[in-house]
Amino acid sequence: MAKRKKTSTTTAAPVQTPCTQCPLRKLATFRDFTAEELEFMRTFKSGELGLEQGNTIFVEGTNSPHLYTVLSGWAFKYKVLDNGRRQVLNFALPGDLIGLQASIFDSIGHSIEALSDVVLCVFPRDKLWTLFEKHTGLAFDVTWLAAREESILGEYLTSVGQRSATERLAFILLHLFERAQQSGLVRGSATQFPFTQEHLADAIGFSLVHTNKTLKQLRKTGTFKWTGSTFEMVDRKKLVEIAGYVSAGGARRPIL
Amino acid sequence: MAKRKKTSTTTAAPVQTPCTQCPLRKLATFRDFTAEELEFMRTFKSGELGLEQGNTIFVEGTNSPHLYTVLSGWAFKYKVLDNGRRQVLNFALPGDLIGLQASIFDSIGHSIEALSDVVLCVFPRDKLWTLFEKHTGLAFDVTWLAAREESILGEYLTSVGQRSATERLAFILLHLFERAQQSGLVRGSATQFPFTQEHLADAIGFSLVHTNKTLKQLRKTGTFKWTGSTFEMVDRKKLVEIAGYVSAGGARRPIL
DNA sequence: CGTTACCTTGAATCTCCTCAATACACGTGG
DNA sequence: CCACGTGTATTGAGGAGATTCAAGGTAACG
Repeated sequence: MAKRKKTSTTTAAPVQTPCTQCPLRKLATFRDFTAEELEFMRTFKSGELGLEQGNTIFVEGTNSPHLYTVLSGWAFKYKVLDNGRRQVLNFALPGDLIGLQASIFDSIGHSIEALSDVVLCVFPRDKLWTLFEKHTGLAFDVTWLAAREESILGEYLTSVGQRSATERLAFILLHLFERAQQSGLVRGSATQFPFTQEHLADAIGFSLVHTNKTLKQLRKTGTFKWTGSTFEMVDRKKLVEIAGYVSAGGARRPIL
Repeated sequence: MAKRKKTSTTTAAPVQTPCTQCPLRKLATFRDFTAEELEFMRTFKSGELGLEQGNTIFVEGTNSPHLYTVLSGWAFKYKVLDNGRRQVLNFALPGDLIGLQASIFDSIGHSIEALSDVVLCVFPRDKLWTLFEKHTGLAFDVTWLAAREESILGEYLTSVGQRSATERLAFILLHLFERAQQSGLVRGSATQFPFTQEHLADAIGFSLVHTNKTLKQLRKTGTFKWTGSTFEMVDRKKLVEIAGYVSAGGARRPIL
């Protein structure tokens, strides 16, 4: 990685999208809530937080009175070592839970930054216990999401530990496209990718230069088009072959 | 990695260590149970499973009617790619939960194998829902364990993605020693390490040869002694410096 | 138009991998 | 008791793959 920029903080509004009209719940990937659950979520959600691209949402090692979900936009989780190198652990898309570690442990193990402008739903950490106590289904969802995070990290780790440059890059592109699909961000076969090559490089464990050269090779396969911030999947099947295997991914049953 | 061996299966006894006398609960790293929780665990636990070293406990992509915790011995979680390469994701020590993904999703994302002879506590998957419904504290524990797994994987990923060979090796040795301590396996400053250099190599993402050469260098620092299966920590502080940073780790509140 | 962020490319160097061979401990069968 | 097979550890040599350094190039923004 290289030098990091700092951007101006832009917080935002207190009340807006009622859970009853949450746009995400319409998506096929999300399970239905019962009336009771929906009512609880309405009271659980304490507000919304809007942040501009580049803002830090969590800092590794700190705590927070809040728990968030992503309502719109992208974020990414990362760690920075003493030597300045950065590892991107995972990305957070609409419907994803953010900051669970901070709520469950005394501190969170990674930093989180807004990759694009984002809107987060805010939940008070205090009430997480109530959720577990009174709403078994939602408690199970939280555990589901934690287990899913574990699952994704396992795939990333396997990728970084055992795959070639081309495979890794193909894998992460497939993975990100798939997650964009699950969050309803793909129209036709294209979506917006709000990250730079450097983000990708830090996620797959290569230098920016090598990532760029590998990307050049990969473009020649004609399996996708990626210009500016628009990514278009052209031949998914072939890209899967290049990556070497298909990720599970699967449906989800989130908290919202 | 290289060729893998297959060993004879050896299952075992139905009833043995009552939860009320679980040896692990005495350890400082484990929280106390309430009387109700202890009583529930007693009924939740349906038996024990003894397996010899080398046996497979879970196969990636499959399901299981059971959920396990490790009562004694070591296991490891891994993925194998089409090209035959293996990534070790994490290790499981006494007190660790095994197979949660299989209980929560339709299938588990990694295989698990006994690193030494192990004894597992067996829990029926069916009753996991009851646990969530009736015992908020235990449900929280399960989520805690899932989040901890995520945390560890994040550290491994960062290590594999961003650290040098020496740092990675120092890190994994420190990490494993610390986990052995938390599980009460360290006497004085020494413990048994039931894995081979190949296991380590597959965990840190290097070839066996390079891991061996790096280990040779690292031995020269005199920070530890590792002969046969006995690992002795000599200068932890110095080893931490070599690794480049200290992992969180911390206490735990597990289910047993 | 000058600055900034990001992308692209070439060249030299170094890290890590593969291949290959040897060594040692242990268990088995003759 | 020794020959042999197997699993693990060790070491050297040569080459593939990644890194770093260094320079442009381009598009967006004020």
